[in-house]
Amino acid sequence: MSEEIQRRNTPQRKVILEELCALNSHPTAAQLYEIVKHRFPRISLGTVYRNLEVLIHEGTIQKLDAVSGETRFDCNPLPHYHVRCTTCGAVQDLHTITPGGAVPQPKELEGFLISGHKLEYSGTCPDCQNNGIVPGKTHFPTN
Amino acid sequence: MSEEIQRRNTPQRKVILEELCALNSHPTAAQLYEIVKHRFPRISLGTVYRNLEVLIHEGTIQKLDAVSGETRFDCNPLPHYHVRCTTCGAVQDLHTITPGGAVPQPKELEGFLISGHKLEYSGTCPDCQNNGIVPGKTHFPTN
DNA sequence: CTCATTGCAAATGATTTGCAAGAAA
DNA sequence: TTTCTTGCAAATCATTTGCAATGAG
Repeated sequence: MSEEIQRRNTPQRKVILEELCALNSHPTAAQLYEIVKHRFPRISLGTVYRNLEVLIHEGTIQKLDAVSGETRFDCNPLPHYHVRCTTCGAVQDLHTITPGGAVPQPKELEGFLISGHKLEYSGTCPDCQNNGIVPGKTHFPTN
Repeated sequence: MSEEIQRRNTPQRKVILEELCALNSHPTAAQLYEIVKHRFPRISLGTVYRNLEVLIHEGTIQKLDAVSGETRFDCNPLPHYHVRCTTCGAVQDLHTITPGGAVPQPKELEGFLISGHKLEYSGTCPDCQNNGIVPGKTHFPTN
């Protein structure tokens, strides 16, 4: 059905991943771009977006849902949870709450004053299951 | 500090809320706009966006995080969880999993074939707590 | 050589905003 | 009246894309 594209190991891609992993702040593409520019002055924002997409596709990193228009990227592709500041937008990994446990509703978590939480499952809906679409198989541009 | 604006009860606002609540599909602003247009042919997309913002601000509805660029709106402002289809993007309320319980990792939920889940807490980060900002108090344009 | 990838600029698409006219209270 | 709201159009902002040039394998 779909041929896997032959990926090349470009210095841009390497640096983007390195800088993302050096951070624990789950930056936006634009923030990461500013940082990568220090090492790669001529790199473009488009290249950053394209490489983040490639890294997501190969399962190296993950993308967090956009709150107030900004998508954030996480260099850890494994399932884990987050806290987000409703004031400044900062996003941080949670170490005390991990998949498999209960959902506590604490007043405080890793220094954050907690006001709420969101839990969202993802999967394939009944309609899409009946359309012969491979579950979990999402489209990815081959070019 | 901030005066609450005096809100008016416009027919547009009423219809937008009515149609949102008549749906259980958590529509995007554009989808809701198409529906509301049947009753209000001259309404504009901007009016839909502005009213959704007002309704969120007064706590009548809530906004879901944007996945693939589309923010969705939920006429139920109370905490509850969702399932999202990774294929068609449909979002549905979860009735079987509710706040306070454990986080199960089932293969199937309300007909959806489950592949993953996301849990995200929100609150005020340590830095913002030290800036004298009222927790949970977010900016809202007064006009 | 090949063709994936880049930089650049233009194009999209969602959401926001300025403004003058309209309408709740 | 007062001033919140609307419709419309233009503006913004994040993200994507077309394309010719570049460079990894």
